[in-house]
Amino acid sequence: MDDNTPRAVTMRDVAQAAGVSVSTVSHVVNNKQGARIGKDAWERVQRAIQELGYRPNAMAKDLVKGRSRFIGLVADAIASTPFAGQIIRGAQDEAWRHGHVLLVANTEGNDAAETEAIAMMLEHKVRGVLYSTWYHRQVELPVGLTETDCVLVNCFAAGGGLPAVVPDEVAGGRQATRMLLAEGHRRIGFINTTTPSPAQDGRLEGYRGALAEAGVPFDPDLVIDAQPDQEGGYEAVGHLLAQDATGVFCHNDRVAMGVYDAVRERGLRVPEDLAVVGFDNQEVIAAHLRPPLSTVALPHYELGQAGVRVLLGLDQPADGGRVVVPCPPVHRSSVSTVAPD
Amino acid sequence: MDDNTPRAVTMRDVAQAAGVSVSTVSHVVNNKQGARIGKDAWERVQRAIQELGYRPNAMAKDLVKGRSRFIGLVADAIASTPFAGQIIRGAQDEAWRHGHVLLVANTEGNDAAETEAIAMMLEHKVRGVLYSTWYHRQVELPVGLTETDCVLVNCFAAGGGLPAVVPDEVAGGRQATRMLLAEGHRRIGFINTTTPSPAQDGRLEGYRGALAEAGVPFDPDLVIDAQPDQEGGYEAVGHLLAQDATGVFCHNDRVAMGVYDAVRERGLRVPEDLAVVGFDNQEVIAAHLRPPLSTVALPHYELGQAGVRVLLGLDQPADGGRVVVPCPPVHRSSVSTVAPD
DNA sequence: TTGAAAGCGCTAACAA
DNA sequence: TTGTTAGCGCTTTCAA
Repeated sequence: MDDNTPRAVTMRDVAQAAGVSVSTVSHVVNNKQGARIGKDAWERVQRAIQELGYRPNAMAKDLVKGRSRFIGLVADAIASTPFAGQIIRGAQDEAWRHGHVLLVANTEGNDAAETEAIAMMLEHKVRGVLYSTWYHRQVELPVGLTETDCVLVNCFAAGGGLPAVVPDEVAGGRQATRMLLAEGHRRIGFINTTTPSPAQDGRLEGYRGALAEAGVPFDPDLVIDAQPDQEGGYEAVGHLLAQDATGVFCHNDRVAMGVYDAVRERGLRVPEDLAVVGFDNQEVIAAHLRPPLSTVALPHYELGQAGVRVLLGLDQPADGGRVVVPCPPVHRSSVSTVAPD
Repeated sequence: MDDNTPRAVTMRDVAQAAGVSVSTVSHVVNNKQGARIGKDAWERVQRAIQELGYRPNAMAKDLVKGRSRFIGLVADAIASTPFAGQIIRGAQDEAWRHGHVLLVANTEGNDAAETEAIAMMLEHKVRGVLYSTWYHRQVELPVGLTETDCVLVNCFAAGGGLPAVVPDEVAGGRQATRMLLAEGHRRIGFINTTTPSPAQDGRLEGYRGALAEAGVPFDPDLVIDAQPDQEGGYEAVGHLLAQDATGVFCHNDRVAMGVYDAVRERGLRVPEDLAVVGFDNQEVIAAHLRPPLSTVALPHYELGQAGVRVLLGLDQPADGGRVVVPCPPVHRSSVSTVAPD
């Protein structure tokens, strides 16, 4: 664009215009406690700032203070899902609240991009970096990350060591199952994923826990592993119906979407013939299925938030270095016909 | 976290360790052309850099060079949709390619947040800012934005003046309609949105254009305005079927999703009984509906990319200050049963 | 209540 | 081929 950069107005310009020294300007700009500035000088400075349209130079400020107010956030999938977006939003809101700004880098899982992103952050002397993934999993730590404070968000590292903020899969699975139990269901199917992951283990554990809690015996025939998407859900329904399931807990909302299709195709209805609850609370899907899907939310926003809190030392991870964030149930209309189950 | 910041290693430390001056170090670090450094000194510097784990300080560098390598991106909805995510990704990739880094701020449409975000960017002396919205519309320019170079992404301002990068709604509408025309359809419904917007006008214009092009008379009864979501699509189907429509172009993918539901409920099938094409190419929906939805893609990634290109002066907007980005058709299986229409 | 001056980590003349 | 030096815009003692 236009390159006639008219040299930004600096503190010196303001000082000159106000007829004071730069240190005086500095004091009023930062509203310094210690130094008491005369009302008169103060006003002249303010006026000069207005008139010249002065903006402090954050880089110069950070340079002298020896630390920046940046927090790096490297994400593996800003694009593919709305999930990363929520993490970013949570992180940003919280960072902002504490006077920090987010430097985000999307790596799409690409190692080179990751290394470059981290180098960039290190060179900007970030306060620390949040390393996040769009689905909960174990990660290999990129080198370079050891050079600064780092907290893992929605993932965790092999050796432990690094603080990690993750969703509570177990409690989430329990919540989902309880929603069905509460409506009187006893034959509750669980379409789990075929992908080994904390979600696979945790949600199953939660499912079993809720069943046990309600005195319902666990029946392995009611648990079926399927591809974690529409196809998987669609195909699992036959089996579950043959097992006399009256309700089903789906590994995620997309699976639930497939279940809806299969149910409809059989001339049956949700929730009358089969009650269903999902997982993730993926807005575009869950809220707009017919009927709207009851589900359990993956707390991405809160994950991002918690990430910066522990990075900034505002929250302490418990022993084990894990901060576990709850997955709240979201009641809509796929479990019971009476408005929000 | 740990606060025993061991004072970062600086260029001076490296110089000392290598037994040379800082300027020598500067030269090798930046691989300066002009200055010829002795092989010996060069190696000693490299070694010192390795051993000390030196990282240049980007802030100091930018400070002396008088300009940062930041590009600001303010978005109104990182969260609600995957759309903003794509814009960010496109912008970031392109910025990165030219040695710039993105400073992103999510404002959720909140004015105060917007002002604060822009102030922050200005203080970081960004090279310029990209102001983007998640759906194509006219915007009021926040004050402050005039203090720096700015390009609008997926939106445009009242007065003109600012360069804007927007999707080609008209060509997109034409593409969508052509997909149906190509399969021999002549009675083609169009479920448009009730919301006044460039999308509403543009897509209709494209629809009419394609019809004219194919010699099919325009029938107002085939165009119906509906709420741009599942509900709207669901409810519009009855009318369209009564008009003997054999194909329908939906204002967006969510509307198409509602159309699917209504069609299924009548015991009919897509595409045999009603061919449908959407708009947006919202991955979670379009790719996973049954059958997968043929649609026209909103080029968010390219919008972000183009945004930084014009900001950096790499691309020149045509007269009128608009850069119009094409919306490519995405062929799946909702228009024709023979694999990808 | 205000100002002078040193210095944050780096680049870029200019000297040597 | 390498070093010296003067800033970049700001904060912060320390003096006045």
